[in-house]
Amino acid sequence: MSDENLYTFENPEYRHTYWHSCSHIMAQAVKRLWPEVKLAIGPAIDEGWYYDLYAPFAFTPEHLEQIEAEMRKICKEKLKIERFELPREEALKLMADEPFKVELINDLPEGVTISFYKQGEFTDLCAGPHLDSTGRVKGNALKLTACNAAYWRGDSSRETLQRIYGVAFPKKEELDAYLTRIEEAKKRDHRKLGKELGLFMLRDEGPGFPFFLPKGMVLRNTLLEYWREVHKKYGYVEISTPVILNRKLWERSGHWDHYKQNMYTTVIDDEDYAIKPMNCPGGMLVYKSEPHSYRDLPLRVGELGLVHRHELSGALHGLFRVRCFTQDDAHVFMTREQMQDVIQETVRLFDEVYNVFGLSYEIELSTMPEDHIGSVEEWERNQDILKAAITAMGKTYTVNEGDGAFYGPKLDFHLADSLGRTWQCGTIQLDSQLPERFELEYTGEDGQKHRPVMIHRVVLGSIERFIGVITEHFAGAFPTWLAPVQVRVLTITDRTNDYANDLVAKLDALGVRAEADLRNEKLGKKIVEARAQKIPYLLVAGDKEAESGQVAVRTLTGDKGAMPFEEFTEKLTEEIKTRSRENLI
RNA sequence: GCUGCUAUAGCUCAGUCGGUAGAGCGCAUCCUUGGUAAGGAUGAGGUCCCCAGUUCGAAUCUGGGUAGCAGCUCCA
Repeated sequence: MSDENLYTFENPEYRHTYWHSCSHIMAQAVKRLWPEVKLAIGPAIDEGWYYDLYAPFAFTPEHLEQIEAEMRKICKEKLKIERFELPREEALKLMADEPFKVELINDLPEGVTISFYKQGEFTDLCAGPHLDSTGRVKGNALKLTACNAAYWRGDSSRETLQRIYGVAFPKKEELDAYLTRIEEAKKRDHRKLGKELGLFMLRDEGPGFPFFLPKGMVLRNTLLEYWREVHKKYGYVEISTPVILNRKLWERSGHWDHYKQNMYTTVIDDEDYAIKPMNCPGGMLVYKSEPHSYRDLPLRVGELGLVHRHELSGALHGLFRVRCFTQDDAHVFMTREQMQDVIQETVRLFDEVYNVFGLSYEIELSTMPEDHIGSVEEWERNQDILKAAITAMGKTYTVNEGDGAFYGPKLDFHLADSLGRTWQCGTIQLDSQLPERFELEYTGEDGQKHRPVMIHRVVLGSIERFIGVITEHFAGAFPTWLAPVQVRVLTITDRTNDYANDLVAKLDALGVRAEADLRNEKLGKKIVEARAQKIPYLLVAGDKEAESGQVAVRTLTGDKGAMPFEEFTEKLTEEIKTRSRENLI
């Protein structure tokens, strides 16, 4: 990169530095307005920056406007930003009035350089780097976007701070474009679209327990039909295990000790039961129900299992975070030698499925958490196998330290929606603990009993979350194969009602989800309403078409003109059969 | 769970100073039979989230719940 390009906003490092300096300017503005406010931390993030503050009052939108105005002033003042270093004792003295900074300094390891950045009257503890002057920041292209709560050091037992978020660009037009994009994102929020399209609903009577409505059910069933098809192809069988099972089972699996705070429990005839938060223990019982040979392995057992987890009320979020959901779960039992192959086969299955929806993903490897079962050596061995399997496939991953399930390390697949926000959907969890706890066995080539290992895996993750993700990804305009209503036939006068009904009957016979709009309304109005429902194909059936056996086709992109009905159905059924994301007409 | 904000018709939202409510869309009925992004008229819909309190009087003020939103924490 040339020196010139080094200082452009396209360079992520420069962008980061720019935003980081913005966070200092914001902190300076806050200190000028309210000197009693204490500073915590203020890093740059993916889009902008935030600063965590401790204030004796709650920041309001009016406060944010005041801060913005003061920030603009600081930019105009073109204050020189200078770095300096201090020994620990002097650093503590300098920050004596800032308790959070004092804590940070005290926690810095011995021998580390303690650096500060100074601009005008304002000095902040900071590793840098920074711009050389507050004048580099374009005052009219910055905006404080939100103010929210955050725990000091992310610890819910510590102080609650106020986090002010901001974003800035070198040009006003870029800021406006960013704000427009955020507005667009809100329009495709699955909670809004789910209501508008009649997919699902949530009620006070069951917070976090979604109701699926008729249209959402069509979508869901179509999705599951595809899921069953692809899993059959990959050699899976399907089972179903009970939702309520005895406490003894959960004690054996470790869930009673390690997951109880999230489990719904009940007492029946003086016996404790739990509503399953995971499907695995039931799957273990199925495995144990008959003897297995090494010839059966890998044994791929799928289950669309309804699980309940008592999530914190504040964590609930539409279909993305609910308290009951259906996992497209599967357990694959295998020998140790088969582990790598099975993991790679599973990743190939994931690729195939995600590709149908045009979703890309990022892989995260989650390692041993503090609360875990099994030895450290076993964990490390399993983590290495996961790494080796995906590395051999040419895939990259990031590591999420200490975020594994209590029984094993996992690969999480985060899907990006069309706006680049990511959601964890797929996961592959390697587990040698449950087979141990449940004493699973298979008979080897040598006639001896051996212990299998297993993976737990979901592709879609939860059906509910996945439907939320694709609703946003497609902005409600699902590919035709998934659309709850695929074709709507529109009449212009009641003279063609019979023709329209006849078309619907023919489409129905072809397995196409079609309906007729015979209402006494103008064509324009029927189109507006059908578009709002994101129905992929509209067929105008007026006198002309009825006479010639044609249909005038309109898609969401516009009028496609008239064509013979048979020509339309031929292309349509091809589009549906191939699960195309593009219109073939 | 924590911090802040919010809750009015099926939906989206007005409602000033405390005097028991309004619009648009949708829905129903009627008129209109109209060719590619909203034809017209009339009408029916409300325990103003719930429970207390203040007040002659509460959608409005106060307190407590519940749910939602943003974020943190947690997670599929």
